[in-house]
Amino acid sequence: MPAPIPKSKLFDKLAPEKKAKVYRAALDEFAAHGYRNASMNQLVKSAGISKGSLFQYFKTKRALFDVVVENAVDLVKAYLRRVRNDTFHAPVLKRMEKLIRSGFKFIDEHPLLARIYFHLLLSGEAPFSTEKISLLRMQSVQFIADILSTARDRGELRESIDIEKTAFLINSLLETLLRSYYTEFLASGMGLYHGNSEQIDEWIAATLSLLKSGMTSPNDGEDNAI
Amino acid sequence: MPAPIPKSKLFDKLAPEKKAKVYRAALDEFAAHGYRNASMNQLVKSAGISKGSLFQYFKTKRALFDVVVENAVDLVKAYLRRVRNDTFHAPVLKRMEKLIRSGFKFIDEHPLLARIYFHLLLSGEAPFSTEKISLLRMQSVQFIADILSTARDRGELRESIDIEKTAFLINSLLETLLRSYYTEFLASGMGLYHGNSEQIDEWIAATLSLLKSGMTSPNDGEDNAI
DNA sequence: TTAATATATGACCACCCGGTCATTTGCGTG
DNA sequence: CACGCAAATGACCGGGTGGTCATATATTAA
Repeated sequence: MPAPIPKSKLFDKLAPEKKAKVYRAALDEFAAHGYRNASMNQLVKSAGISKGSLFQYFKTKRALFDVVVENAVDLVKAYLRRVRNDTFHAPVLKRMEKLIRSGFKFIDEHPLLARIYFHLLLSGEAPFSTEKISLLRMQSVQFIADILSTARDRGELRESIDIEKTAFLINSLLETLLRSYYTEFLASGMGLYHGNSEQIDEWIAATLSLLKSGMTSPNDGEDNAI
Repeated sequence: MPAPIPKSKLFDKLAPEKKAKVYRAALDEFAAHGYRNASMNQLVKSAGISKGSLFQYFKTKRALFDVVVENAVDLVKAYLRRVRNDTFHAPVLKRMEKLIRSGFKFIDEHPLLARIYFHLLLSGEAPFSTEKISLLRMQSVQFIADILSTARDRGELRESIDIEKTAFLINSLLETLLRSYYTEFLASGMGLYHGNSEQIDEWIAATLSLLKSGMTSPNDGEDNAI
């Protein structure tokens, strides 16, 4: 279940514990500093191997990072797949709740990968093709859009909903919640950062309630938006 | 109205055009690369001055950045103040709309400052006290919370709304919209990046509609959230 | 045991960084 | 013109980067 990664034949032949130490050091370094500011020298030091060896396992810093990211992406996909399958017949809000909870669970179980994944998504760091990152992001938006689409067919949604845009907005809420869960300064003092399960429940409730009914009082007739 | 910045006595005494060239170069560099990866060497080259001079104007890279950020923050505050004053008596959704439009306007009028401001907010880059950034962010959330609070007193909101959390969520939507407006890969193909005013209107409408009434159909009785 | 091969190593490379400072330049004044 | 001072300059510093490669060390085969 921890299960490191292939893609480097030499690296794969390593003794498992050495392999794990190197992989762990890479996770630590990238999670702490992102791609650009991660240091191969530091990584080598904390892995306890020589620089020459590391560059025999991975030709470039980028190649190592790609392997790590590929792992993270695969894991995220697995979490999403599970949500899709487990909740297919549930009402849309329940599905959203499961999606959010799945995100928190992912962070709890893979905090370093989560940092790396979200950093990649948010940073816009130079050496990554916009296409690749864009694809990554749209994949998550599309996942939400599919759920919304299904819900509309079931008559659960307002007719006037713009599914694509709404999915994008919901995705942004999701990303913010998750990011705040593992990042200190984002929602300081609001109980989201490393929050206990009670606090998290409150946040999920507030989010779902906003998604469900919006914020205005029911009898607020005027339609003066735009 | 362009109005550069004080804080460095030597820099202030410069001939206005030279001053402007240096300031502009700083904006370009920080906007393109953020704080950490901005290069003073590059800055100096594009400003057409010597490195020694730059470091006489500003003791450190950080001091220069602080001046730039201070400017950006002051400008943002001015935009927010204007929204608050101009819309005080408007209904809450109208106020939200004005807030969003004001954000787009800020980006149109100060694209480089916008990049720097949002980069600072999002990056979590090392050399900035979490407190300072956190304050910056909470100030924007608090602005929204104030509007919500006023609206609740006027009976515009559902009773069950959690104002603090909702303000935080709305702020996250706002940040995403604005970020996608000036960042290519965030909402690729959805018409938000450098969108024309018609596309922007659609996004604002979708956002306000979600905020107003949520996404579920009115007669979806079951309350199975959480 | 010896020879051949696969892996590990860290000194080294070119290049970049933020920052310094002895020196030169330009200018206002007597 | 000559002086003195403020401002401009860029070579230079220590330290960091990703990446290389000749050499040393294990491992395996004969």
